[in-house]
Amino acid sequence: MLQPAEIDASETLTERQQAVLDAALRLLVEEGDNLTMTAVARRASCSKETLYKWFGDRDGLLNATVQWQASKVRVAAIDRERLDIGSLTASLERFASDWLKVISSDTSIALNRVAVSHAGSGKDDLGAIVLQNGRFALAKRLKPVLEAGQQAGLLDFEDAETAFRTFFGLVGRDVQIRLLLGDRVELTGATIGGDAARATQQFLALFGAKTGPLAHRAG
Amino acid sequence: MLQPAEIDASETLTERQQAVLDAALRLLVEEGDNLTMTAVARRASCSKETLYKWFGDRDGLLNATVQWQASKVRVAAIDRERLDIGSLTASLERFASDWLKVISSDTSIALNRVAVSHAGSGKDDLGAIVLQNGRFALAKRLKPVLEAGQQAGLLDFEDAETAFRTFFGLVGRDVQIRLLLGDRVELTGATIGGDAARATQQFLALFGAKTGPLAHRAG
DNA sequence: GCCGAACCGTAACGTACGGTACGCCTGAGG
DNA sequence: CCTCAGGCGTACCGTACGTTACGGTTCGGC
Repeated sequence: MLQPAEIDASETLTERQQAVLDAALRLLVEEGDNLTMTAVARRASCSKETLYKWFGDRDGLLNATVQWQASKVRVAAIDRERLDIGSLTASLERFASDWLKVISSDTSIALNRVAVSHAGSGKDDLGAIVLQNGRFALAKRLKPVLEAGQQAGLLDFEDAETAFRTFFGLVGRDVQIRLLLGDRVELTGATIGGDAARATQQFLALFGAKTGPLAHRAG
Repeated sequence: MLQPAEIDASETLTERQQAVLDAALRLLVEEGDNLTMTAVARRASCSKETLYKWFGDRDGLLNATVQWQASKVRVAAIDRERLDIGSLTASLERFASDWLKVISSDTSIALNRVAVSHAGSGKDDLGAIVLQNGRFALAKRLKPVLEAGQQAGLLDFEDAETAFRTFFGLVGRDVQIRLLLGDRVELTGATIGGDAARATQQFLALFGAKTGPLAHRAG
């Protein structure tokens, strides 16, 4: 489990196939896991036979859909030039804000829901894929920032993984599970910004290096 | 959504019905959401007709099963007598440890999985029930402790809800979503204890009152 | 011993849906 | 114009499963 799944979807998929997957994605958001092949075919204006020829079976279609969405959210890593407390704080806040926006988006919720369902009866690796492109991709992008902060003497931790997980917890808190379980969490742009700032300050309070001024501790 | 669901299951259910629900629960853990009425009937050594007479339909059975499990984990609140930094720390650690044990248990994972699935297509309130007896029940039990800590001058926060959510995040971090998505997270008794202690210390570092000694900051 | 209620086991029904087959259309190549 | 591959639409098949119906059995009350 949890191998990177490096295949770049945009290479091996034709324009038309991508359109079909987009349709499947929209339908997944609307209908959840109980979308039917017929519905996908109708929505995508293609025949079921084509669906089966391209994607094998229903699980194949779901797999391709999830990977397709994953391939769309690739983001460039942050360059670590001139790191001071200000830019580090900004980076962390930006990560937190982006992450909150992602997990509260309709498509993320829908995708996580199907992945969780399928993780129960292990017929495919949807859970692994979502995990890989969600939580683990985030870690891979954030860890260099944390380590750069450490080398710049701004942060103090033993294990980047542990530090990351703490940051993850401070940012996400109970939001994701509540959303997945259908709770209506108020997440406007403003509250996201506030939460990102709060989480960042708390993280800095926990892992900021004792040497050097940490400046403002909001509260 | 999210009304308390105060009905006490152990009152209105006969011994036999509880046994049937226990069987359904075990099956739910093993099979996930794709358990069949036939399988439940066979496992419980009862007839399908009885199942339908007692619980209406499949969703009714699932609902009753989830509520039945929920009714089993009622826990007494903590009495707030003589609160010092030691007992407060112990309480928090105990909460954290209990919570980690719960969310990493097979039945919790299975229940959360079905609830998440069903939250997608809103045919019932499984998500609300799980939320109510999980995250919100925890808050209800923990908040008095936090407020007692505040009144004792040990903690400093403006909003108990916010403080609780931070604690929740520090304890859970990425564990629950990883488990739900099928990742094998190493959670032995020892690591749970360590995580609970770490989360508690981090929480105290963030919300411990500046006045008064906070003693050991493990790190 | 008899009755009715509750319940077990199982057969049967209806339907939804995954998967397949087939006829028709279009559009590129010759 | 002809051909043919690729793809659309749709009818069709098989099956799994929710739901119902029914005969047989146990058990408390008379």
